[in-house]
Amino acid sequence: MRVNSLTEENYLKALLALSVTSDEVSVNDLAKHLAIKMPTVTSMMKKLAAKRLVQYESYKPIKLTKKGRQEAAGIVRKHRLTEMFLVDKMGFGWEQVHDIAEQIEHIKSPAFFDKMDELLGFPTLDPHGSPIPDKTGKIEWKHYEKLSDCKPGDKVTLSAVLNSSSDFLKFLNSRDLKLGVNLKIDSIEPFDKTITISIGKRKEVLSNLVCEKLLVEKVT
Amino acid sequence: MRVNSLTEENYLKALLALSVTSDEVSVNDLAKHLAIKMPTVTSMMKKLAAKRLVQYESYKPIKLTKKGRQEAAGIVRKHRLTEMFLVDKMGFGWEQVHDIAEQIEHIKSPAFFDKMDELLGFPTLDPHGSPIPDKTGKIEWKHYEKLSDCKPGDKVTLSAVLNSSSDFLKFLNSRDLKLGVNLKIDSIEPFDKTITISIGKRKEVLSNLVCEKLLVEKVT
DNA sequence: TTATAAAGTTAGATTGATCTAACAAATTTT
DNA sequence: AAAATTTGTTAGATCAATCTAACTTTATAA
Repeated sequence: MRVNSLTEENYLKALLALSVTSDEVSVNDLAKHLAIKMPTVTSMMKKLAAKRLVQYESYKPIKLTKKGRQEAAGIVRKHRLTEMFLVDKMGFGWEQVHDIAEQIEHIKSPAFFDKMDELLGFPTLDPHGSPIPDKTGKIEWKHYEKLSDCKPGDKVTLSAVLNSSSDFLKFLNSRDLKLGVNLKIDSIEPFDKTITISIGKRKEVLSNLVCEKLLVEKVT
Repeated sequence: MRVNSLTEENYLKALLALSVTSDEVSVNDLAKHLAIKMPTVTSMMKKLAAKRLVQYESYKPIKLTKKGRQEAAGIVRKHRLTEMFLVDKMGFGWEQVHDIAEQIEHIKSPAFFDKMDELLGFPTLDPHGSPIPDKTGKIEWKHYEKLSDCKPGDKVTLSAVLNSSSDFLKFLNSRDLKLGVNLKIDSIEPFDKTITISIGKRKEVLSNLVCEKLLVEKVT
């Protein structure tokens, strides 16, 4: 009843990710997120419930317990510390690190991640602007806003991205969109919510799909 | 027929380790080395033979194929690069790195290990003095000798250790025995082959069990 | 050179993680 | 509120990796 399997860890992580909005997660959503079938989820929920990592009753939504949430946060902590290490200490681009961190997050060695943490100077944000959970499992998001929720005329700084996939980040790279750049919202197309922004003198047109993945802070 | 499971990788690594002496390995030895039962080995050998990673026929000893040997060397390469990285770039002691590397060696990301290699300046030896296999799978051991095979009066340099376990290396640490130290063999007890050595002015008594794990080079 | 011991294999069971097919409950639509 | 749809569960199968028990082959020793 002590260590969780790699598979169990992935369920916990998925549950945490899906809990951002509602804190209750459906079997269906979890199955889709993990690309597995619902019966597999049902049986795993029974196992995780027996380990007191989730709250689960037939036909009711799933909730992480405090213990489950902490274990999940521990994995996310390892993931984000790793991403930070790969970028800051090893020279990878932010678009290269997600898949590697996805594997390294399962390494069992507190000393390894403590050392990363120390070498990095105890960072609080990963290369994509997401908060690194602290050792107790607390995860503190800054008060960001989605670019898709901004108004024409707003001046903002790009502070985080909600998708760390290589493809998305390569797209941002191609437009020179990195964390910290300052943007001005020029106009929003009412029909499809496409946004035209200025970055210095350059103009870019970004689809709503993209803007929903970009978190910004207002600058005054 | 492309990727090997973690379990398969561990069989290949074990086969390579056991091949140092004879290049043919018995089911029994492999079972003992992996702390599993013989029938499990038999069935895995059938699988690895189907993947052309080993040569295997009933009641005959097991041999790695060229392909199997290369895959095994690839894992050892990842293991030893990792150990080197942990010591040289992250500040771990040589006694701390084996267990972490044992996990990281299974990470699937050529870029990750290439980056380590580059940051380390393409090292050829790991922190325990073992050669890092090159990318083609070649492993070149220097011409070392076991301390247990030396004669009284020999002056030698400690060049490698044949056991990377934390316990063994802590023992060496406690005696200030690191790679590169110069030793003189003072005497060998005929009864149990215990060796007395001088390190500068200090004297140490080392059991035969320990001396068999220490590889040295003669100094002239 | 036969008897005994050691090494190796086969057969069948177990466990974890997955699946499909069939059924049941809950929700949504008409 | 009945019908249709979606969601969730159960039952039973599969696959990988392991085990034990029983049997066979090979090696060793008397």
